[in-house]
Amino acid sequence: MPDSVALDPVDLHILRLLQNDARTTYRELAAEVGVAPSTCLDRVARLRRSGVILGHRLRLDPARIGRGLEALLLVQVRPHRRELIGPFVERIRALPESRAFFHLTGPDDYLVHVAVAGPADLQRLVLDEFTSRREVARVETRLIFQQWECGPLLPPSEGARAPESQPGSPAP
Amino acid sequence: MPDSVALDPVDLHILRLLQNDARTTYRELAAEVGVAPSTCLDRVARLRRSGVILGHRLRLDPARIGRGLEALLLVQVRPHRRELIGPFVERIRALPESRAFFHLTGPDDYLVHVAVAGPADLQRLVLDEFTSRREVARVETRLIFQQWECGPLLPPSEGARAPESQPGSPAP
DNA sequence: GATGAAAGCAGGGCGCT
DNA sequence: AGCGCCCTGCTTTCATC
Repeated sequence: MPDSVALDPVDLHILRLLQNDARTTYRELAAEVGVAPSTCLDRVARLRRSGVILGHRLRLDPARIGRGLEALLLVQVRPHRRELIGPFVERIRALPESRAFFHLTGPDDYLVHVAVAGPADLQRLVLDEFTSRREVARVETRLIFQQWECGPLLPPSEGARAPESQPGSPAP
Repeated sequence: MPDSVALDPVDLHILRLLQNDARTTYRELAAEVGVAPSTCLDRVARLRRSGVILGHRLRLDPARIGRGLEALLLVQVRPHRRELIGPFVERIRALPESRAFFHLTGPDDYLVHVAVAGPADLQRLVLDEFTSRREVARVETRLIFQQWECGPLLPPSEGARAPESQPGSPAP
Protein backbone atom coordinates (compact mmCIF):
# COMPACT_ATOMS: atom_id res chain seq x y z
CA MET A 1 0.00 0.00 0.00
CA PRO A 2 2.69 2.57 0.74
CA ASP A 3 3.76 2.09 -2.85
CA SER A 4 5.70 4.63 -4.76
CA VAL A 5 3.73 6.83 -7.15
CA ALA A 6 5.02 7.96 -10.54
CA LEU A 7 5.41 11.74 -10.61
CA ASP A 8 5.99 13.67 -13.81
CA PRO A 9 7.75 17.06 -13.97
CA VAL A 10 4.44 18.91 -13.65
CA ASP A 11 3.60 17.09 -10.43
CA LEU A 12 7.05 17.76 -9.07
CA HIS A 13 6.85 21.45 -9.91
CA ILE A 14 3.46 21.75 -8.24
CA LEU A 15 4.64 19.93 -5.13
CA ARG A 16 7.71 22.10 -4.89
CA LEU A 17 5.61 25.27 -5.04
CA LEU A 18 3.07 23.97 -2.57
CA GLN A 19 5.78 23.06 -0.10
CA ASN A 20 6.99 26.62 -0.09
CA ASP A 21 3.47 27.85 0.56
CA ALA A 22 0.63 25.38 0.90
CA ARG A 23 -1.91 28.14 0.26
CA THR A 24 -0.72 29.03 -3.22
CA THR A 25 -3.82 29.37 -5.41
CA TYR A 26 -4.40 27.11 -8.40
CA ARG A 27 -4.20 30.17 -10.63
CA GLU A 28 -0.73 31.03 -9.37
CA LEU A 29 0.38 27.42 -9.63
CA ALA A 30 -0.89 27.31 -13.19
CA ALA A 31 0.98 30.49 -14.12
CA GLU A 32 4.25 29.15 -12.65
CA VAL A 33 4.01 25.66 -14.03
CA GLY A 34 2.67 26.61 -17.44
CA VAL A 35 -0.59 24.66 -17.52
CA ALA A 36 -4.24 25.62 -17.05
CA PRO A 37 -5.61 26.23 -13.54
CA SER A 38 -8.11 23.43 -13.97
CA THR A 39 -5.26 21.08 -14.81
CA CYS A 40 -3.54 22.06 -11.57
CA LEU A 41 -6.71 21.35 -9.68
CA ASP A 42 -6.81 17.97 -11.39
CA ARG A 43 -3.20 17.18 -10.54
CA VAL A 44 -3.50 18.17 -6.91
CA ALA A 45 -6.69 16.15 -6.53
CA ARG A 46 -4.92 13.13 -7.97
CA LEU A 47 -1.89 13.59 -5.72
CA ARG A 48 -4.26 13.76 -2.80
CA ARG A 49 -6.16 10.63 -3.85
CA SER A 50 -2.97 8.67 -4.45
CA GLY A 51 -1.78 9.49 -0.95
CA VAL A 52 1.22 11.61 -1.88
CA ILE A 53 -0.35 14.67 -0.27
CA LEU A 54 -1.43 13.79 3.26
CA GLY A 55 -2.83 17.15 4.26
CA HIS A 56 -2.15 20.71 5.26
CA ARG A 57 -0.62 21.50 8.59
CA LEU A 58 -0.51 24.84 10.39
CA ARG A 59 2.95 25.51 11.75
CA LEU A 60 3.03 27.35 15.07
CA ASP A 61 6.00 28.78 16.92
CA PRO A 62 6.17 26.88 20.23
CA ALA A 63 8.13 29.68 21.89
CA ARG A 64 5.32 32.19 21.19
CA ILE A 65 2.70 30.12 22.95
CA GLY A 66 4.53 29.51 26.18
CA ARG A 67 6.48 26.43 25.12
CA GLY A 68 9.94 27.88 24.97
CA LEU A 69 11.81 24.73 25.95
CA GLU A 70 12.03 21.70 23.71
CA ALA A 71 13.70 18.38 24.30
CA LEU A 72 14.13 14.90 22.88
CA LEU A 73 13.50 12.00 25.24
CA LEU A 74 15.12 8.66 24.48
CA VAL A 75 13.06 5.94 26.11
CA GLN A 76 13.70 2.25 26.78
CA VAL A 77 10.59 0.14 27.23
CA ARG A 78 11.18 -3.23 28.90
CA PRO A 79 9.99 -5.81 28.18
CA HIS A 80 9.54 -4.57 24.65
CA ARG A 81 6.35 -6.48 23.92
CA ARG A 82 3.13 -5.52 22.13
CA GLU A 83 0.92 -5.70 25.24
CA LEU A 84 3.06 -3.08 26.93
CA ILE A 85 3.97 -0.80 24.07
CA GLY A 86 0.39 -0.34 22.86
CA PRO A 87 -0.81 1.57 25.94
CA PHE A 88 2.53 3.34 26.21
CA VAL A 89 2.32 4.63 22.65
CA GLU A 90 -1.27 5.79 23.11
CA ARG A 91 -0.46 7.63 26.30
CA ILE A 92 2.57 9.42 24.91
CA ARG A 93 0.75 10.38 21.71
CA ALA A 94 -2.01 11.94 23.75
CA LEU A 95 0.28 14.14 25.85
CA PRO A 96 -0.22 17.81 24.96
CA GLU A 97 3.54 18.23 25.30
CA SER A 98 4.34 15.67 22.59
CA ARG A 99 5.19 17.01 19.17
CA ALA A 100 6.51 13.88 17.44
CA PHE A 101 7.17 10.34 18.36
CA PHE A 102 9.36 7.60 16.82
CA HIS A 103 9.71 3.86 17.28
CA LEU A 104 13.35 3.08 16.57
CA THR A 105 15.98 0.44 16.13
CA GLY A 106 18.93 0.67 18.53
CA PRO A 107 19.40 0.77 22.27
CA ASP A 108 16.55 3.23 22.81
CA ASP A 109 13.14 2.02 21.72
CA TYR A 110 11.39 5.36 21.39
CA LEU A 111 12.27 8.97 20.79
CA VAL A 112 9.78 11.62 21.87
CA HIS A 113 10.04 15.26 20.84
CA VAL A 114 8.41 17.44 23.49
CA ALA A 115 7.78 21.16 23.96
CA VAL A 116 7.26 22.57 27.45
CA ALA A 117 7.14 25.90 29.24
CA GLY A 118 10.36 25.45 31.19
CA PRO A 119 12.61 23.12 33.16
CA ALA A 120 10.04 22.55 35.88
CA ASP A 121 7.49 21.31 33.38
CA LEU A 122 10.02 19.09 31.74
CA GLN A 123 10.90 17.57 35.10
CA ARG A 124 7.24 16.98 35.87
CA LEU A 125 6.68 15.42 32.46
CA VAL A 126 9.62 13.03 32.79
CA LEU A 127 8.72 11.98 36.31
CA ASP A 128 4.94 11.75 35.95
CA GLU A 129 4.56 10.42 32.43
CA PHE A 130 7.69 8.41 31.83
CA THR A 131 9.72 7.13 34.75
CA SER A 132 6.56 6.49 36.75
CA ARG A 133 5.37 3.95 34.17
CA ARG A 134 6.34 0.36 34.99
CA GLU A 135 7.29 -0.50 31.42
CA VAL A 136 9.66 2.47 31.09
CA ALA A 137 13.12 1.17 31.98
CA ARG A 138 15.14 4.30 31.19
CA VAL A 139 14.68 7.86 29.98
CA GLU A 140 17.44 10.04 28.65
CA THR A 141 16.65 13.73 28.23
CA ARG A 142 18.42 15.85 25.64
CA LEU A 143 17.59 19.54 25.42
CA ILE A 144 17.27 21.16 22.02
CA PHE A 145 19.50 24.22 21.55
CA GLN A 146 18.28 24.95 18.07
CA GLN A 147 16.41 23.23 15.29
CA TRP A 148 15.95 23.53 11.55
CA GLU A 149 13.29 22.31 9.22
CA CYS A 150 14.97 21.15 6.10
CA GLY A 151 14.19 21.82 2.48
CA PRO A 152 11.13 20.50 0.67
CA LEU A 153 10.92 16.73 0.76
CA LEU A 154 11.03 15.68 -2.88
CA PRO A 155 11.81 12.57 -4.88
CA PRO A 156 15.45 11.41 -5.08
CA SER A 157 16.07 12.80 -8.57
CA GLU A 158 13.89 14.63 -11.07
CA GLY A 159 10.88 12.40 -11.54
CA ALA A 160 12.98 9.26 -11.25
CA ARG A 161 11.66 6.14 -9.62
CA ALA A 162 13.14 5.08 -6.33
CA PRO A 163 16.72 4.02 -7.12
CA GLU A 164 16.61 0.63 -5.51
CA SER A 165 18.92 -0.89 -2.99
CA GLN A 166 21.69 -3.42 -3.52
CA PRO A 167 21.00 -7.15 -3.84
CA GLY A 168 20.30 -8.73 -0.49
CA SER A 169 18.89 -5.55 1.04
CA PRO A 170 15.29 -5.14 -0.12
CA ALA A 171 13.67 -1.86 0.92
CA PRO A 172 10.75 -2.04 3.42
CA MET B 1 12.17 38.24 20.09
CA PRO B 2 10.81 34.77 20.62
CA ASP B 3 8.62 36.29 23.29
CA SER B 4 5.39 34.77 24.42
CA VAL B 5 2.25 36.33 22.99
CA ALA B 6 -0.95 36.84 24.96
CA LEU B 7 -3.72 34.71 23.46
CA ASP B 8 -7.35 35.19 24.41
CA PRO B 9 -9.94 32.39 24.26
CA VAL B 10 -10.97 33.41 20.73
CA ASP B 11 -7.39 33.07 19.47
CA LEU B 12 -7.02 29.71 21.16
CA HIS B 13 -10.26 28.41 19.72
CA ILE B 14 -9.23 29.51 16.23
CA LEU B 15 -5.79 27.94 16.54
CA ARG B 16 -7.24 24.70 17.78
CA LEU B 17 -9.61 24.50 14.82
CA LEU B 18 -6.91 25.41 12.32
CA GLN B 19 -4.62 22.74 13.67
CA ASN B 20 -7.25 20.11 13.05
CA ASP B 21 -7.64 21.36 9.51
CA ALA B 22 -5.50 24.20 8.24
CA ARG B 23 -7.93 24.81 5.37
CA THR B 24 -10.97 25.55 7.50
CA THR B 25 -12.73 28.56 5.95
CA TYR B 26 -13.12 31.80 7.86
CA ARG B 27 -16.88 31.32 7.67
CA GLU B 28 -16.65 27.96 9.41
CA LEU B 29 -14.23 29.33 11.97
CA ALA B 30 -16.60 32.21 12.63
CA ALA B 31 -19.58 29.88 13.06
CA GLU B 32 -17.67 27.66 15.50
CA VAL B 33 -16.09 30.43 17.53
CA GLY B 34 -19.09 32.71 17.57
CA VAL B 35 -17.70 35.85 15.95
CA ALA B 36 -17.95 37.38 12.46
CA PRO B 37 -15.87 35.96 9.57
CA SER B 38 -14.08 39.27 9.16
CA THR B 39 -13.08 39.13 12.81
CA CYS B 40 -11.57 35.69 12.25
CA LEU B 41 -9.63 37.07 9.32
CA ASP B 42 -8.38 39.82 11.58
CA ARG B 43 -7.35 37.45 14.33
CA VAL B 44 -5.54 35.08 11.99
CA ALA B 45 -3.72 37.98 10.31
CA ARG B 46 -2.64 39.23 13.73
CA LEU B 47 -1.46 35.76 14.81
CA ARG B 48 0.52 35.57 11.62
CA ARG B 49 2.08 39.01 12.11
CA SER B 50 2.96 38.30 15.74
CA GLY B 51 4.79 35.14 14.70
CA VAL B 52 2.52 32.62 16.40
CA ILE B 53 1.52 31.19 13.03
CA LEU B 54 4.64 30.45 11.03
CA GLY B 55 2.95 29.19 7.89
CA HIS B 56 1.05 26.45 6.19
CA ARG B 57 2.97 23.33 5.33
CA LEU B 58 1.97 20.62 2.91
CA ARG B 59 2.44 17.18 4.43
CA LEU B 60 3.69 14.57 1.98
CA ASP B 61 4.02 10.82 2.42
CA PRO B 62 7.75 10.07 2.04
CA ALA B 63 7.03 6.44 1.17
CA ARG B 64 4.94 7.48 -1.86
CA ILE B 65 7.70 9.52 -3.40
CA GLY B 66 10.43 6.95 -3.25
CA ARG B 67 11.66 7.70 0.28
CA GLY B 68 10.42 4.63 2.06
CA LEU B 69 13.22 4.39 4.60
CA GLU B 70 13.66 6.93 7.38
CA ALA B 71 16.33 7.14 10.02
CA LEU B 72 17.69 9.32 12.79
CA LEU B 73 21.42 9.99 12.76
CA LEU B 74 23.13 10.93 16.02
CA VAL B 75 26.27 12.88 15.20
CA GLN B 76 29.27 13.93 17.27
CA VAL B 77 31.19 16.92 15.92
CA ARG B 78 34.70 17.33 17.32
CA PRO B 79 36.01 19.80 18.14
CA HIS B 80 32.62 21.32 18.79
CA ARG B 81 33.56 24.86 17.80
CA ARG B 82 31.75 27.56 15.81
CA GLU B 83 34.18 27.54 12.89
CA LEU B 84 33.49 23.87 12.29
CA ILE B 85 29.81 23.60 13.09
CA GLY B 86 28.78 26.48 10.81
CA PRO B 87 29.73 24.74 7.56
CA PHE B 88 28.56 21.40 8.92
CA VAL B 89 25.11 22.76 9.71
CA GLU B 90 24.79 24.42 6.33
CA ARG B 91 25.78 21.27 4.49
CA ILE B 92 23.41 19.02 6.39
CA ARG B 93 20.52 21.45 6.03
CA ALA B 94 21.03 21.52 2.29
CA LEU B 95 20.91 17.75 1.83
CA PRO B 96 17.74 16.72 0.02
CA GLU B 97 17.53 13.72 2.33
CA SER B 98 17.33 15.86 5.49
CA ARG B 99 13.90 16.36 6.97
CA ALA B 100 14.76 17.92 10.32
CA PHE B 101 17.87 18.77 12.22
CA PHE B 102 18.56 19.42 15.91
CA HIS B 103 21.48 20.83 17.91
CA LEU B 104 21.36 19.07 21.26
CA THR B 105 22.78 18.79 24.73
CA GLY B 106 24.21 15.41 25.64
CA PRO B 107 26.85 13.08 24.21
CA ASP B 108 25.64 13.52 20.61
CA ASP B 109 25.81 17.06 19.30
CA TYR B 110 23.33 16.77 16.46
CA LEU B 111 20.36 14.66 15.50
CA VAL B 112 19.39 14.49 11.83
CA HIS B 113 16.13 13.03 10.60
CA VAL B 114 16.61 11.70 7.07
CA ALA B 115 14.39 10.00 4.47
CA VAL B 116 15.97 7.87 1.75
CA ALA B 117 14.98 5.34 -0.90
CA GLY B 118 16.57 2.33 0.78
CA PRO B 119 19.52 0.93 2.71
CA ALA B 120 21.97 1.57 -0.12
CA ASP B 121 21.12 5.27 -0.16
CA LEU B 122 21.36 5.47 3.59
CA GLN B 123 24.80 3.89 3.46
CA ARG B 124 25.91 6.33 0.77
CA LEU B 125 24.54 9.25 2.76
CA VAL B 126 26.31 8.24 5.96
CA LEU B 127 29.62 7.57 4.25
CA ASP B 128 29.68 10.47 1.80
CA GLU B 129 28.08 13.24 3.84
CA PHE B 130 28.88 12.39 7.43
CA THR B 131 31.81 10.11 8.22
CA SER B 132 33.82 11.58 5.34
CA ARG B 133 33.77 15.02 7.00
CA ARG B 134 36.80 15.71 9.17
CA GLU B 135 34.77 17.34 11.94
CA VAL B 136 32.41 14.36 12.27
CA ALA B 137 33.79 12.18 15.03
CA ARG B 138 30.99 9.61 15.21
CA VAL B 139 27.66 8.79 13.59
CA GLU B 140 25.08 6.48 15.04
CA THR B 141 22.26 5.39 12.76
CA ARG B 142 18.85 4.45 14.10
CA LEU B 143 16.17 3.28 11.70
CA ILE B 144 12.60 4.45 12.18
CA PHE B 145 10.07 1.64 12.42
CA GLN B 146 7.09 3.91 12.76
CA GLN B 147 6.36 7.51 13.58
CA TRP B 148 3.46 9.61 14.79
CA GLU B 149 2.70 13.28 14.61
CA CYS B 150 1.23 14.30 17.88
CA GLY B 151 -1.84 16.30 18.74
CA PRO B 152 -2.29 20.02 18.20
CA LEU B 153 0.44 22.04 19.85
CA LEU B 154 -1.37 24.46 22.11
CA PRO B 155 -0.63 26.56 25.16
CA PRO B 156 -0.13 24.74 28.48
CA SER B 157 -3.55 25.58 29.86
CA GLU B 158 -6.54 27.56 28.65
CA GLY B 159 -5.13 30.94 27.74
CA ALA B 160 -2.74 30.86 30.67
CA ARG B 161 0.65 32.48 30.43
CA ALA B 162 3.64 30.21 30.57
CA PRO B 163 3.64 28.74 34.09
CA GLU B 164 7.15 29.64 35.05
CA SER B 165 9.88 27.45 36.29
CA GLN B 166 11.18 27.08 39.83
CA PRO B 167 13.59 29.62 41.31
CA GLY B 168 17.08 29.15 39.97
CA SER B 169 15.94 27.72 36.65
CA PRO B 170 14.97 30.58 34.35
CA ALA B 171 13.46 29.48 31.01
CA PRO B 172 15.37 30.35 27.82
C1' DG C 1 -11.80 46.10 18.03
C1' DA C 2 -16.14 43.94 16.00
C1' DT C 3 -19.66 43.98 12.47
C1' DG C 4 -22.55 43.29 8.00
C1' DA C 5 -22.94 44.23 3.23
C1' DA C 6 -20.87 44.40 -1.11
C1' DA C 7 -17.25 43.40 -4.53
C1' DG C 8 -13.62 40.66 -6.14
C1' DC C 9 -11.77 36.34 -6.85
C1' DA C 10 -10.79 31.34 -6.17
C1' DG C 11 -12.57 26.51 -6.28
C1' DG C 12 -14.57 22.96 -8.59
C1' DG C 13 -18.04 20.92 -12.23
C1' DC C 14 -18.66 20.05 -17.18
C1' DG C 15 -18.44 19.58 -21.86
C1' DC C 16 -15.25 20.10 -25.52
C1' DT C 17 -10.89 19.12 -27.88
C1' DA D 1 -5.54 13.84 -20.24
C1' DG D 2 -5.63 18.87 -20.74
C1' DC D 3 -8.39 22.90 -21.38
C1' DG D 4 -11.68 26.99 -20.74
C1' DC D 5 -16.16 28.45 -19.46
C1' DC D 6 -19.22 29.40 -15.75
C1' DC D 7 -21.47 29.46 -11.44
C1' DT D 8 -21.22 29.09 -6.62
C1' DG D 9 -19.50 30.55 -2.51
C1' DC D 10 -15.54 32.09 0.09
C1' DT D 11 -12.31 35.88 1.07
C1' DT D 12 -11.44 40.49 1.90
C1' DT D 13 -12.41 45.35 2.10
C1' DC D 14 -14.74 49.22 4.00
C1' DA D 15 -17.93 52.21 6.24
C1' DT D 16 -20.10 52.01 10.53
C1' DC D 17 -20.92 51.28 15.24
